[in-house]
Amino acid sequence: MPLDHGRNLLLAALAGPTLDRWREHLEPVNLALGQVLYESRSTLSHIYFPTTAIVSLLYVMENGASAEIAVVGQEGLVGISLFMGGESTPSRAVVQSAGAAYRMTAETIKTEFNQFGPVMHLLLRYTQALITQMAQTAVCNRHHSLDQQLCRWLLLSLDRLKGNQLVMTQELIANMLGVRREGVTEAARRLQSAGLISYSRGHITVLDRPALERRSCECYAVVKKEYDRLLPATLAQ
Amino acid sequence: MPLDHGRNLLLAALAGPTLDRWREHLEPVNLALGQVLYESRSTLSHIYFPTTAIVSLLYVMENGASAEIAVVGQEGLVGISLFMGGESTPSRAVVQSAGAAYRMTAETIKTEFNQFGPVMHLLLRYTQALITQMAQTAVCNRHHSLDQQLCRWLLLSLDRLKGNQLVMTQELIANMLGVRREGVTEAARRLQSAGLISYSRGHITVLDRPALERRSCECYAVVKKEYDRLLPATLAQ
DNA sequence: CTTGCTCTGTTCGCTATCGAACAATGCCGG
DNA sequence: CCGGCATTGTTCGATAGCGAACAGAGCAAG
Repeated sequence: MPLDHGRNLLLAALAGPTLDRWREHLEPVNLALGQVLYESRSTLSHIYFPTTAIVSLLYVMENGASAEIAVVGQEGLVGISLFMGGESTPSRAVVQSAGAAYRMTAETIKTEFNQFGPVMHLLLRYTQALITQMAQTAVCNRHHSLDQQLCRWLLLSLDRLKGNQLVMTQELIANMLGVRREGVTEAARRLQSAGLISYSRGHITVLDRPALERRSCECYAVVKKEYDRLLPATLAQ
Repeated sequence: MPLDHGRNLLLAALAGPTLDRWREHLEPVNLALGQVLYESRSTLSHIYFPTTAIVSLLYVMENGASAEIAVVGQEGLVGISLFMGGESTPSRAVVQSAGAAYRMTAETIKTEFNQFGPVMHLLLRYTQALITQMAQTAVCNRHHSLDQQLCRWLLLSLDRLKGNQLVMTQELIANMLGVRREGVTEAARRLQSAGLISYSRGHITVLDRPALERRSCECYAVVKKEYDRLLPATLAQ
């Protein structure tokens, strides 16, 4: 029984027979920080269900600058293009926080998706939640301050981890948010001065989560609410 | 035979038996500028297949400011949440350019999606293309200048219309891009000075499309390429 | 022809973020 | 315990876009 090195909520939401069928196809793997699960425009070999890892969907521009499109943790999966039918996407999937995941071959997931209604409907609802996150990222990039975006990002990451600690340098956060590292330094300093977080050399501790939520833009709440709405049984645990 | 007041490429891509089955369910409608096809978080009653109309998926923030998430024309459909299973989304769909469309009831499209594989696969591939557009919007909002974004937006709109004319005030464009009207005025003036477009009181004529493409950021090309890849038979016509 | 309204043009100071350059700090391996 | 390196701190001027205020210009209806 491979389902014991962490919990993925989509897998957990699958009822008995489906899960029984999947067990032998799910391979537990460890994902290292910075590991690339798939490259832009490459054909995917596996679909990943993170348990303790966090994966960023990242778009890298021609000039090398990047921006995060969405983030995926234990609530989701990496590789929707496999069952959506496109096989690849213009974005890259990078491990943002090392940890564990299950994976399944492209072949298997495609067969499952096409043959079993419950699987399909769950995966599609998840995809819609992911779409919401992408849309909100677009809005946030346009309208909100770096301070607000940092709060949002910390909250999204925190929801996908246990505890209140993030292992994450400011440089890395800057890449995700698509801003300069110096900007993150200043925003983080302001949050630390206000007593919301404390950090040191790649370790961030959230001290006052409610305050972080108040300081964040509405985008975090919109995304959270939509995940809860679309995947209620999955996330309530 | 309702399919004669304009052409929707997804409908056109459906093979004989499906299209025969759909004919009686497709209601031709006219969409007026500014008409709201669905509100944020409301349950959708119909799915829309634009033919000559263009529809913007728009997110409206708590303070009333807005930003376009994606744009849909004859190549697509409005209302993916119906078959994705969520029934609603946090965004609003607004008619950006008046014109015609076909629509189908929520009930019908859900039945079709669940019972007929070819329908499902086409709609999912389209959804993936739409996801690409959303992701690219997020990136573009982060990294590119208003001039570049205006070029991108004009090109995306142009691709969804026949001819080289847009009926579109700068005020409206500003709402879509999520910037000030004055900013659009200045960017448009620069494009006009350079001889790429000419405009007057809500009418924009594109004079030099290749130059517009050169001046645009990479985002336009990425999105276009992905639509072509995911829906080749559909778009090649 | 005139009035009113929509659309576009222009200006001002303001702020957030950028880009670059460099300093300081603390961890880790030898 | 110390050198090297990753990480964070700080500063500078430059710039893009914002917010507000108002002016001109063309169209349409009376």
